[in-house]
Amino acid sequence: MTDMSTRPASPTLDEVAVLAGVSRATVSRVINDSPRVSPEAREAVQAAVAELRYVPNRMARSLVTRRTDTIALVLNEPNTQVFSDPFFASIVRGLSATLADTDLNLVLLTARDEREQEKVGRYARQGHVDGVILMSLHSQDPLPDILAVAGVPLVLCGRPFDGREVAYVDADNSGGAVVATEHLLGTGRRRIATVTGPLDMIAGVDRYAGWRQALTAAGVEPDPALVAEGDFTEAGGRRAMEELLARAPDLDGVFVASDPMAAGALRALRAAGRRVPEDVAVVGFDDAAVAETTDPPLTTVAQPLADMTPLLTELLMRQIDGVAGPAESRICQTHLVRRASA
Amino acid sequence: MTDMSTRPASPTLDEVAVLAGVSRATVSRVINDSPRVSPEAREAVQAAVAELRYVPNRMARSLVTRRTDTIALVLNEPNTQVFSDPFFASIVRGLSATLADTDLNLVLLTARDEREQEKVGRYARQGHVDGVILMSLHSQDPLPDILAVAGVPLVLCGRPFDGREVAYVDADNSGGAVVATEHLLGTGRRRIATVTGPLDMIAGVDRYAGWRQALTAAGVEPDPALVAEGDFTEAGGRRAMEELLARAPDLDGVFVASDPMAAGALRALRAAGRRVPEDVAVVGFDDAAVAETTDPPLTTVAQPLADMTPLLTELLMRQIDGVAGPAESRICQTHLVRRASA
DNA sequence: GTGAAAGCGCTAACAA
DNA sequence: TTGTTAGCGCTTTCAC
Repeated sequence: MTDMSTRPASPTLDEVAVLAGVSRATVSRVINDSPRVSPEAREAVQAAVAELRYVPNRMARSLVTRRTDTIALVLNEPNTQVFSDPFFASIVRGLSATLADTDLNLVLLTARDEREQEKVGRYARQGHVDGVILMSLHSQDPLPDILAVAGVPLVLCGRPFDGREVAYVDADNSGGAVVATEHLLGTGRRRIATVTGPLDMIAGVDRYAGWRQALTAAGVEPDPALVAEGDFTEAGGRRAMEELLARAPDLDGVFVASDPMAAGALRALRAAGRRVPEDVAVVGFDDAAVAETTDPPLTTVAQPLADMTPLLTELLMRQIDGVAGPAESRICQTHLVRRASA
Repeated sequence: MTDMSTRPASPTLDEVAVLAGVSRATVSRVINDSPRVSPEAREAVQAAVAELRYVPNRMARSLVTRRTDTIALVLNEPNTQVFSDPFFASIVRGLSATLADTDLNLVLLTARDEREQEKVGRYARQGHVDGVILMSLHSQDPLPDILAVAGVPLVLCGRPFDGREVAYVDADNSGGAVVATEHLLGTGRRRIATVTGPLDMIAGVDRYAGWRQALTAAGVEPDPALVAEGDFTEAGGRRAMEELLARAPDLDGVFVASDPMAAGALRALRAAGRRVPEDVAVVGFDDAAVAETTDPPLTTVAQPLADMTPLLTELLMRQIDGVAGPAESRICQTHLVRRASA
């Protein structure tokens, strides 16, 4: 077991400076794309950098600039199953795509219990990241407070449950549900059920609220028998739909609060011998805005992910740069997508 | 738009020292749990730390210690769908559980294309992390070379395709497949099929090899008609099983290379009117080693995740501490689990 | 356009 | 046990 603790010491700025025949300051200027460098000096430095395979030491740089050029996406969720949530995957993909052209790095942090939340909080406060995008899917979450106290720039992905003063970006969930329900109403349906999301998630609550709102506005009294709570999964959607069919066999339409659940609901409907959409019309809410979901409902409300991810980083950067107003937030419009086969 | 770029300047070690009436060095010692501090000094410092809400500046510390106390789990995978892979989720969960008791942080990095791989490589080389655990599920991956050249400690999660000199931890995939196939052989079956994983993933290749090996050892010639390639998903497993049933209706057993695929295979078998296990016996390979999978096969080979995650961090830490032999690797034993209903 | 010099906040000898 | 001192590698005034 030889002692290998002597890792190939990476070259420093000084060594580059010596090799290039200039001062440290000049090398630094070249590294940082300062315009105040002569072409000759620039070339000499670049050659030296290439020869030495020089990579700036981030710690040294961050110590003085107070920037790490990395932001964290924190996933605050006790359930490991979130990873399989298409919405989560889409956000990750969208964020890294947004940052691909920049020199910002994205790291994912997970926090499954209070200890891990503390750890994430510490990580952020210690200065590892410039800011945090937080996805906390369920109601209670201490992280916003931890980070706020520490003054770490923060944007929530999803409207917070309490009306707290914090920046966030969310889709217009209730608006989307209203549109979906109005679409069903517009085809003459009146016994419109809903398979809700989990009611301890804001997206579940808001979509349910939208369903109620649209019905009420149309003079239809929301019937508790027409409401079944799902869990955003296909299996849960199927179960909820079966429940609804047992409780209210006369339903003629259903707004399903997520696309996987809609796929499950469709299976339940077909298993029960109901025809779709002739007999029962289905509108789903597509978190991932993916067209090629397995067994999709005929019409869906698309989550505006393409709008959300750039906004998340933009709002965060504004805070980091210190040019953000208090708790600047945004709601992105959702829109109905009618499938060809509808 | 007021200028808020003046974030609440966090207190420094000096301020703590002044408040506690000691020197910086003493504060540093207390922070780092040095035993060479008097109880009184320790208390005074701790009080000051609490009062000032002092949090050490990681950049300054790392600059001198050359440690960041964070390791990265890099997910090198073009397909976003990996997130829904139970194996991946289990590894993440296992790693953060392993690190929960330590002061090491875990960050997830994703790399979907060459640009993102470069970015991840840069991130690591710049010194943001002490080491990298790399999950590269498909064959070609430039990251090991990038990191190796830069001297960044690296452990692969999964045996590399080429026989390269690099540390890795993997399950005994071929051994597990052998055990599974032998189990089927032991019940007197001879027409044993297999639903393989993707053959551009090492786990797929190794499990397929184990199936061949067990058959050959038992004097049974592997029949190409009894092989169908799946993609580790339930839908893929169902498709592959249907293919097998069409091609070789006389099969009397099947080794399915993942649990989700096994669930799909079971559905295909039932849809075809086959009885399980009387008619066709099924053994699945359970990557997540989760007992409560939907619709599980009767008998499974369990992936030894509980062994793998501690080993991954252990091997990585040994490299970081410079006490690792060249490319130290480990294979973890898999084992057959017979379900009660079997 | 370039260099000299002063730190950023911390740790780690080395003295005391 | 404690304090003093010298950096870690970089950016950034400020002179030149």
